Amino acid sequence: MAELSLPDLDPISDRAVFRQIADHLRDAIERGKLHQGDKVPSETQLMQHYGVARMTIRNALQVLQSEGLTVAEHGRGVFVRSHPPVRRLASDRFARRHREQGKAAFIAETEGAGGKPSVDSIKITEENASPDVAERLKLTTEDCVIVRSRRYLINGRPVEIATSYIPAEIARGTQIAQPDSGPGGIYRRLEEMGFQLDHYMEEIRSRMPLRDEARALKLAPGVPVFHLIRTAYTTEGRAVEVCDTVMSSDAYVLSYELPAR
Amino acid sequence: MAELSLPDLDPISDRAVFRQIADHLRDAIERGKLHQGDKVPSETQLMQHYGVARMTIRNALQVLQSEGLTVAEHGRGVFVRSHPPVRRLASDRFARRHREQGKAAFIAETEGAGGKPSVDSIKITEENASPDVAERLKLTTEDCVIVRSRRYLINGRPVEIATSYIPAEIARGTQIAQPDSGPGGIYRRLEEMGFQLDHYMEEIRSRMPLRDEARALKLAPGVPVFHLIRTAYTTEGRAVEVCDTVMSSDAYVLSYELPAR
DNA sequence: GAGTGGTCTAGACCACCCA
DNA sequence: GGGTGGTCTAGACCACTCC
Repeated sequence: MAELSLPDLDPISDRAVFRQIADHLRDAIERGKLHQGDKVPSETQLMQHYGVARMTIRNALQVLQSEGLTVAEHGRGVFVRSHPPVRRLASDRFARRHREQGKAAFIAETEGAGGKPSVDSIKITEENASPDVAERLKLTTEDCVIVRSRRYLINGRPVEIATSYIPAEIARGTQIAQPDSGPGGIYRRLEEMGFQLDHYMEEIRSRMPLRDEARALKLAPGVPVFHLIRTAYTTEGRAVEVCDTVMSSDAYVLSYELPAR
Repeated sequence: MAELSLPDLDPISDRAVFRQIADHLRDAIERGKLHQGDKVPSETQLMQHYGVARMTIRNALQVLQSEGLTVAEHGRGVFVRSHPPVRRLASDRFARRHREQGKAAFIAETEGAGGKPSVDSIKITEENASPDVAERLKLTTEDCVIVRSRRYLINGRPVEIATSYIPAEIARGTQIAQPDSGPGGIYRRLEEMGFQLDHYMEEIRSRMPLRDEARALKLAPGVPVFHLIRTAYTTEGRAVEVCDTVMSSDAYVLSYELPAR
């Protein structure tokens, strides 16, 4: 244990022993006695210090892990989670002027911030619209949509999985239905096709990841995701794309400007 | 067990037994064989079905709980989480026209949606600005701010804790420094004082709650929070308020409009 | 090989809920 | 009082990491 001094258990308290232990460790982290990346005392050390069974220690460590404060590394130890740099998304990120250089938003931004962007798992299909997508695009579930799904990575770390839905009537046979949607991305293609984009609506939820999402984003336990659904509207008010994206919450800060009018 | 049929364990698989069991139950939930509010088979039933020790079952249930899929109720059982109705926050929610009726945004909106809003734990202090708040308000940490903290509830359920910081130079001695900030809330007061509001910037993060936040919001395990920081700017570009709020993620859907320009 | 966390067993007693 | 989950013990064996 050496460096880190932990209090003893309070024999009076009716707070469960494993919670008391979790409290001590959480305190040490919040007070900065344990820093990002520091190793938490091993299970054996904690057992000896508190004089309790291993399961009790493991329960305590489990609490911290599900709070997103620590990560366990098999064979190495338990460490205070270190937070990787975040990507800040501004509310003008899809403004036209950012499309002109011929790069899709993600690529341009990531390079601008000195990171190495990549995209993989690109899959394109044509399907019937789901009820939710149909409603957002003002279609019926009889109508077909082009479905573009892909995963975004920064410096090899997956940060976002996204699925776009575009009415097949618009996109079928165009470059939008190709894996490489070309310079400027699909918003640029839509504008070339005469769909003048006016604004987007974004809906944001936060929740714990599903199993597949946790795997695709290589999420540590205790890391929630943003679930963002964006709909793109033309100047005529027509919805031409729905983009459903799931983002690692510790890779992003979203930022928006609101009118006070 | 009666209604719910669960698969057997795969003796070949090297996936841990408790994970296989968690997978089976997760599947049942995702496929709709278990609905919101349904009781998951008891630990005893699961032990018998799978022929494993109780800790193994508890580990499996723990996985689901930390994924936010279930909640355990002491003495009653484990239940599939039911999601309460959410409050949708539109990006024009702080527009001036919504302030004119004399109600603060939260009250007006909640009543509009047929809910019973309340506010408690109102505390007002005057403190030195923290480095973060100082930076956002373009003050120094020598400067003082009025700190208004409160908790918002809908139908008695806590959904949001908020802390506003207003430069003391502006707010000291005014109604903004009183527990009841008066009709229309502090944004209305600021405008009456000649600070014409122009726009707000909101920064959104998502993470697991700290211990105190989980308690104040009565969060079930496995429910993340939105952490939203809003700064209000006048037409002269001066930052006059920072509002730091933590919201239960299963009570809110945030919604924003972005320009395509 | 020594030390770490990962999984699992087989008990025990307690606190809570409901009939 | 019977069933439920909450806590805790005292072992066991395994897999991974690092020296």
